[in-house]
Amino acid sequence: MLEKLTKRQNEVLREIKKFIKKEGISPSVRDLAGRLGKTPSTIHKLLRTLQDKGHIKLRDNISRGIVLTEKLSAAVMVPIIGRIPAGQPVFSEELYEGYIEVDSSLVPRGELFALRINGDSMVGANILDGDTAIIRKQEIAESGDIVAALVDGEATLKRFKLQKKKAYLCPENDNYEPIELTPDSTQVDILGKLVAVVRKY
Amino acid sequence: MLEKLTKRQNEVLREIKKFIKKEGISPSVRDLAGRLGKTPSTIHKLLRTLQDKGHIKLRDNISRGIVLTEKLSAAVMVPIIGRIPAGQPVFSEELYEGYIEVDSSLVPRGELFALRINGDSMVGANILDGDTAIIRKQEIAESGDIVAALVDGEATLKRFKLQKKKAYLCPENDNYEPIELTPDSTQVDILGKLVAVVRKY
DNA sequence: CTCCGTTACGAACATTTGTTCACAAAAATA
DNA sequence: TATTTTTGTGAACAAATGTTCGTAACGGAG
Repeated sequence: MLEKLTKRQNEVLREIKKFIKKEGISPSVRDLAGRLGKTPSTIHKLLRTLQDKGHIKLRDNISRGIVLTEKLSAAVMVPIIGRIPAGQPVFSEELYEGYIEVDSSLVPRGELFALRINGDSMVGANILDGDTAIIRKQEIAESGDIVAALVDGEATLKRFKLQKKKAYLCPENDNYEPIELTPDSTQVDILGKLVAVVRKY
Repeated sequence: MLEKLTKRQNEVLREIKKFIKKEGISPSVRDLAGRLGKTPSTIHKLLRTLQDKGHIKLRDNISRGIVLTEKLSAAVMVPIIGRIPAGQPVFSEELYEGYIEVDSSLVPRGELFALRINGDSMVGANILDGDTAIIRKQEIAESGDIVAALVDGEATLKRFKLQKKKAYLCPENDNYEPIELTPDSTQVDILGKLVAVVRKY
């Protein structure tokens, strides 16, 4: 991944990033040539090697066709899922209430979605009403994981526990009762595992 | 701000966004013309009106010179401040440990910075060790606010309280003692107010 | 109905821009 | 030192691209 660069190559790469940040579009070969005091052909060759080393992607014969391999932005767009209807397709785009951007260092790879926390059933785990939970989609969970589950057509957060060969979904609040998971429970679906929480004050 | 668009204009704008998302660079007039089954001149005029209405910015005579006014990304880069030395300049770039991107809907306008929570002094407010706190820089606070303060050269989170004309910085944990703020306390500095919390599991 | 903004075409023009080629100096490497 | 890689030039070509102009159909507002 990402071969090392020479001084000049780095200079060009930095200039590309600077240009995009400032202008909002990619630079042309001549833009770079002008800024770095070089000729188009020199820059052109440098861009090729930058591409060979994996730092940029060049669209052949297309103006301003430089695309950065590593995004300038380190954020991930996570769709926020609103109410979930009784039907089957839980993850259709139509259900998206919008997107929240989350720093990529906060979340693992995989399919992600976000849920708005409704109620105080998880205060024991320091998750509050109004928080936004980032979930990684997965059907299986380990004991102790906090998971998002579809219970009676509503998406909620619960702690998943295995005890005496029985599986439970436990709220972290003494005012609520755990739900036992039977092998044939059609009313309950595990949607994913909690990977991050975001709270706004 | 942002005048209303006709059906066609919206179509063009959506196509621009789609293109940028997919290709990483702005579309040319002819790219759009091809996708929408129109001629370059038609698209060209539509782009002008889109510019007039404030949705895009056109770089004259520059290839792929379409720049979106509203960023596709709704994230804000917030610098994470690491250890704070005894010296004065608390907010110099040298102290930045990195950046975290936060959805713009989560934070207000103003200067922001982030602190990594160290210890359990705020568990009572459901803020845990390892959480990242997003702070808006400000010197004054209202009673009840959770603030970031520089206490003995260390940045910590505390709840600010006014009682009987005295000011306190209170941990939300019975194992810790409140700190009284005297008018001439040089050891204590309020850095800002808590606006969001991010937790990684 | 008339006026006007919008949408539309097609052709032509002027720039911008990617790309190539031959050649060479400078720097790193063996 | 010999060899390879990197960096560099200048000119020229071909393609991509923004832009303009004249013309016209369509639909809503008055």
